[in-house]
Order: sequence, then C-alpha cells, then structure tokens
Amino acid sequence: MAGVRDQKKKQTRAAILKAAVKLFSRQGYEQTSIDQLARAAGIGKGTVYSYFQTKSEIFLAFCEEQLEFINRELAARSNPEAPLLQQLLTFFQGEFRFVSRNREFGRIFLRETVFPKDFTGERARQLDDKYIDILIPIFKQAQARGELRTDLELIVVTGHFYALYIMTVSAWYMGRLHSEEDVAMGMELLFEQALRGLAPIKAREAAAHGAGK
Amino acid sequence: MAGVRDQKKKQTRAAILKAAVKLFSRQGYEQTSIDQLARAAGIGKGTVYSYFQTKSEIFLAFCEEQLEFINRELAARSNPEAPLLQQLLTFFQGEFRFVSRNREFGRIFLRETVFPKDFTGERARQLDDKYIDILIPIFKQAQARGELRTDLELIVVTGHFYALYIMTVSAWYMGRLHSEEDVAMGMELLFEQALRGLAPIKAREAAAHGAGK
DNA sequence: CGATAAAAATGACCGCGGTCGAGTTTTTCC
DNA sequence: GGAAAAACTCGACCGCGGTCATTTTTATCG
Repeated sequence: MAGVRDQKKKQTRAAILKAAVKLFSRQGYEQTSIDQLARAAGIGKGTVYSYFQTKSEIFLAFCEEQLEFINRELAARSNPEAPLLQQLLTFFQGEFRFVSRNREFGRIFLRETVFPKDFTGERARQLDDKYIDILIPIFKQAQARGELRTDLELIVVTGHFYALYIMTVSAWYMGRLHSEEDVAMGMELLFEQALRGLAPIKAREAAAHGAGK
Repeated sequence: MAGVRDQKKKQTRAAILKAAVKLFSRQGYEQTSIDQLARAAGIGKGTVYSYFQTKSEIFLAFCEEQLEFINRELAARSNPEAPLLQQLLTFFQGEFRFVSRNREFGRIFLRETVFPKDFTGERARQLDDKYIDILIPIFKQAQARGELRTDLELIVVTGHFYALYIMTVSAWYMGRLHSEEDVAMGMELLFEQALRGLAPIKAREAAAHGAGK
C-alpha cells in the first residue's frame, strides 16, 4: 500500500540517525566519515545523500533530538513561580550544560545555528522558534507579576537574553571563562545588567537590590 | 645575513596574502583551492602550509587586514562628543557593513571568531581585544558625561553590546532581517533596551526620551 | 505472471584540504 | 672553499565529503 515504501524510508532514516548518534558520540563528528556511517547503518554511501543533503544536516538532526529531550526536561523541572532572573538562569544554564558536555558538538551546532548557511536558514529559524515558545510564556508571567516592562515586544526580549547567552558561551569557547561556574556567574552578571533596563520602574529598586551582588 | 632568509619569508607570506585577497574576492573562499592559491603566489602547495596551518587561518589573516582598515576609518570618522547610543550605532553599523558586503566572508569570519576552535582561540581573543580597545574609551567618556553607570566593569559592558550586535547579525543571516535598514533598526531597538539599564538613574528619563523613537 | 516503468540504492569517481618524505637551498663551521 | 647541518620547498599522496551513471528493487497493469 501507500505506506510500505514510505515505512522503509522512515526506517532507513532512523537507522542513519541511530548510527550517527553512536559514531558521533564515540569518535566525534569530524572523525566519523560518511562511508563509515553508511556501513554502520547497513547501506551504501550514496544512499545517505538521498536522506540528508549534507553531513552537517545529519548532525543537526542529531542535535535536534538531543535538544528536544533536554528542553522537555528543563520545561518539566522549571518553576513558573520563581523570579524571572532565576528561571532564565536555570533555563540557559541547562542549555549550556548540553553544549559543555561535548565542546566539539556544541561548537558546530552553535556555528550552524547562529550563523546558518542560507540553505540551512529555515532549520535554524525553526530551532530558535523553540526558544521563543519556551521563553515567551515565562516572560508573560513575569509581566503579570510586574517583573518585566509590558511595553516591549517579547520576541525582542527573547533575542536580548539569547544574545547574552550566546556571548557567555562564546567567552567560554574563547577561553575567557573556564569552569561551568565562571559561565554561570558571567551569565548572571549580564542578565542582571539587562534586567535593570527591562524591569519596569517600580521593580527596578528591587531588582537592583535583590539581584545585585 | 640574518635578514636575507627572513626577508624572503616575509615576502612569501605577503605574496600568499596578496593572492588570497585577489582570489577570495574574485571567486569566494570555498571556491578557491589551496593549490590555486599557491600557483597564484608562485609557490608550491606544500609551502603554503609552512606559512599557515590551515586554510581558514589564511582567511582570518585576510579578514584582519580588512578589519584593521575599517576600524581605523571608523575611529577617524567617529565623533567623541556624540551621545553614546549614536556612537555605538555608528561603530557597529560600520562593522556590519563589512560583513554585509560579502555574506560568505562574514559568516566564516564570525563563526570562527565567536566560536573559535581551541587552536584559533588565541587569535580570536586578540581580535576582540581590538573591540575592547575601541569601545572602552567611548564608554569612559560616556561615563564622564553621565550617560553610563560608573559602577560597571566596562569589559562586561563591551560584551553586552557586542552580544546584541552579534544577535542582530545572526537575525540577518537567519533571514529574519532583510535589508541593511532592518538591521540598523533592530540594533537600535536592542541597544536602547540595554541602555535603559546601563544608564545611571538620572539619565534614564533622558535616554528614554532622547533615544526612544 | 511477465513486461515495463518508476523509485531507490550503489560505489567508482571527482576535487579538495592537509601530510610527508625526498629533494633543494641556505647557513654554519673548520 | 667545501662539507655537514639546518631550513625550506615541493608535489605525489591520503582520506574525506559529495556526485552521478548504472544497477537493483518495487509498484503497476494487461
């Protein structure tokens, strides 16, 4: 029927991804050749390219799975009542943990995500739509609690914090921040700076005290 | 003498870079092979690798020259009396112009700069030390004029704005911002948001009015 | 079922970035 | 000046990512 062929295609695609997870994890991205990947998936090299257009696309699919998982976990663990700063830190620090677990993966992933090739642009946009979906509700609640100005476009606010997150990670890759604690502290510092401007006037005094070191 | 050999080395290095400028500009980075580059510089392929460790290193050297030039120009053209927001926008918009002139160059450059490989880390750090050298004086003047809080580590402030710049450029690469004007507006929006928190209390009203559209 | 057309799998092949040992030039030292 | 050592140049070579003409599998229909 209509499904027979398509089903096999799904299976093959899954086999490739499974092999990718195994090999990438074991020997790293650069050290895994497409040929090797194909063998591990039980198919020929050329076949891989009828499922994915490029090697990095396979990698992105792999990362998406991982991130999906992590994001679900983070969402479940988050506390909607906590102060905004707290929630943001928890979220982004979780995100960073994924990156820091494997430096190389994270680098490739971020490079591709933050500065995508024109062709990968669509994928990248979907990816950080996920960020938006997660963060916007948090911001709305914060607005309701009076922790965040209500005259802002929340998508821009998302971009603002995401930017600071990226910068912190970048500092880590450049060797300016070393440990996970350094990163956490750097992020907190930047977030506080941002919040002082993002919080409505009434809340500013509180933010300055409560969040200030 | 001591200089004979060394001088020739300088010449060869320069020849490689010159060839790189020509070929990269004419046919793009990916489309230029090392072999081609070597021929154009009048040397063998292997020799190239005794001057640069990798292709992207050649590219970075090329970018550094360009940026050096652009930064000098921007510095000369800048007006130390102008409002902080104005100066920042001028600077980063100039920076962006370099990137937008050639999408591909900019992407590779930013990828390598923001998320450097461990080996390239040193180079990347030097590069954004340049940013620091340029921006810190601007911030100090702004502090003197009362436009910027004086209780901040200026290096973190630099990071903050640089982060927002990176984010804006990223949005451009992802196709969320299209024209140079879009980018300029997005940047201004983010910078204003940041400034509201960065400016000392007395200046906040002014910033909100003067900078608000 | 057998013939035929469409879809999918394949691996030889291409050009590339990067390596390496053999060959060449320069320096050093007597 | 000449011989040994050190520094430098080179292009054949390697494995890779990606392509494509060919072969193999599957669906369709008389």
